[in-house]
Amino acid sequence: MFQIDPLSRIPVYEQIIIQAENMVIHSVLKPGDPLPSVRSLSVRLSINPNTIQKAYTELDRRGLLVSISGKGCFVRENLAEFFFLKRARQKKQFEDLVHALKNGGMPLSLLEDSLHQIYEEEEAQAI
Amino acid sequence: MFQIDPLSRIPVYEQIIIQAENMVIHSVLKPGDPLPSVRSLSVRLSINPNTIQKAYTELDRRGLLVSISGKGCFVRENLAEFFFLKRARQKKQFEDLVHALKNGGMPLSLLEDSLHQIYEEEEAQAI
Amino acid sequence: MFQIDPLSRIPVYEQIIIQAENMVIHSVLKPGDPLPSVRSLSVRLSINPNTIQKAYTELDRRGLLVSISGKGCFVRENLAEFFFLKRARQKKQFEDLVHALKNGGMPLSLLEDSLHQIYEEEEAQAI
Amino acid sequence: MFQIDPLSRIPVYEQIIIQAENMVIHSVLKPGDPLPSVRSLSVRLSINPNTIQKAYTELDRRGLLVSISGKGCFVRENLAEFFFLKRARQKKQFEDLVHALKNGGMPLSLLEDSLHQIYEEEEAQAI
DNA sequence: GTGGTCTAGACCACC
DNA sequence: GTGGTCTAGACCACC
Repeated sequence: MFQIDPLSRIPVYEQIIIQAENMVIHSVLKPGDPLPSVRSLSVRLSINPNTIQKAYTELDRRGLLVSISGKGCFVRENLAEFFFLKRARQKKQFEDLVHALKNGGMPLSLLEDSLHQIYEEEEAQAI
Repeated sequence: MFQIDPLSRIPVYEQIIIQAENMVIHSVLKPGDPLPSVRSLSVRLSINPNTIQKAYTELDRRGLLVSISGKGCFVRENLAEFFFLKRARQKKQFEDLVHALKNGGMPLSLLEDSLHQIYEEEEAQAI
Repeated sequence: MFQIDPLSRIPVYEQIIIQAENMVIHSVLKPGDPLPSVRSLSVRLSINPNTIQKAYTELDRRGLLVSISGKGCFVRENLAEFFFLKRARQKKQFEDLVHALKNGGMPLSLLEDSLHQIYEEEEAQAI
Repeated sequence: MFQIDPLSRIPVYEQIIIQAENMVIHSVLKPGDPLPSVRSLSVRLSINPNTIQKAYTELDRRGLLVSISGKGCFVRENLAEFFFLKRARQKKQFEDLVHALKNGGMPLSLLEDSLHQIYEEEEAQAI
């Protein structure tokens, strides 16, 4: 649970966000579950507490968790808004790229093939 | 031909690269055509010559143009390698995003719908 | 580590590229190792930071290092692509020259002799 | 006889040198044969006479032709020195590259294969 | 005139 | 602190 690559091009706080989201999506973390405290996680990962705090604040804003003062952070009971917003963000990202590729001369058939090939792969890749 | 938005988040040299690529893709620039000289373009766009130079150097590297010292820059006669590499870059970009979206729980059908909708739009966007 | 000859006909940024590549090839620099920061190296070599930056950018592009904004530059963990591309570049260079020499009337046997003589020399040359 | 590509990366005067040398090597021009006059060639190729002169001067220096004042340029009767110097230049070029490739980790066997493959090709390439 | 290299130094985002 | 971008302007080789 939470493994950080300090040399990755992805900022540390984003790695935490991505991993927390994936754990919720794949039900490793369920509604109501507590997240590690900022302090304990910062010690365990040898990371500045501010970085953890930044990730948790963003996850709160995105509707994935609730931060209860003096108690800690917990996965939201009602994740509907989170999934709604996430899907919207993902779709916009996809549409922006497809517009760019179409404009760049990429034929539709190649994208369709790629899409199907990726979705037909077994979920072999770990997080 | 070449319009720069200095307030864009896209670096100026990338704007030049994108526009040059689009002009070649849409045959506004044809093989053998000269590009504006580094100096003349820098004056016209009020941009430092080094920035133009950086864009042209990258376009040379990508196989879109040949830069002949003392003569100028010209669209490559044989653009095969350019189109091959460009397609490979585009495909990798698409696959990386689709992997991420699949991993993030995005259903295939939504991506298919988006894809078809975008490719059925008339080419209304200008360069 | 990194010695520049400012009077050489080889551009400074290329000297840096060549030396970095050689240090990786001869395991003086190993995967994951940090390279000197742009600023520290520019001070030590009395060279403009832009020149170092240009070399590092090219080495990133060639797949020899990863440049992580705000962290530094590190030798790539997976150098497979770097070695693959390097070999391809080397081979093309060799073939182009041999074609020219053959065309210029050079007999095969002379090239074979040269080749073997050079490869039989002990590795006396230092980096 | 003499075809110039003004957009080539190879300077015009070098193109003339290369073509003149190849014509001698392949006996299109034989000892004693006259070369086109500077003026006639400059008109025919639409090139500055200085450029032609520069090429002829260099060919004289290399021992390929003799320039007889008031008469014109002719292929040298005794081409021994020319071929000796040319071979030396070629060999040095080859050795420098092979040293660099060896230093860059290129295995001998790959170079041997390339060499033989190129020399076994039929002379299909035109000048 | 042309592109190629380099310096000196600014400002940005990210940490 | 780090790398990434950009400006202003110099000097070079080649033509």
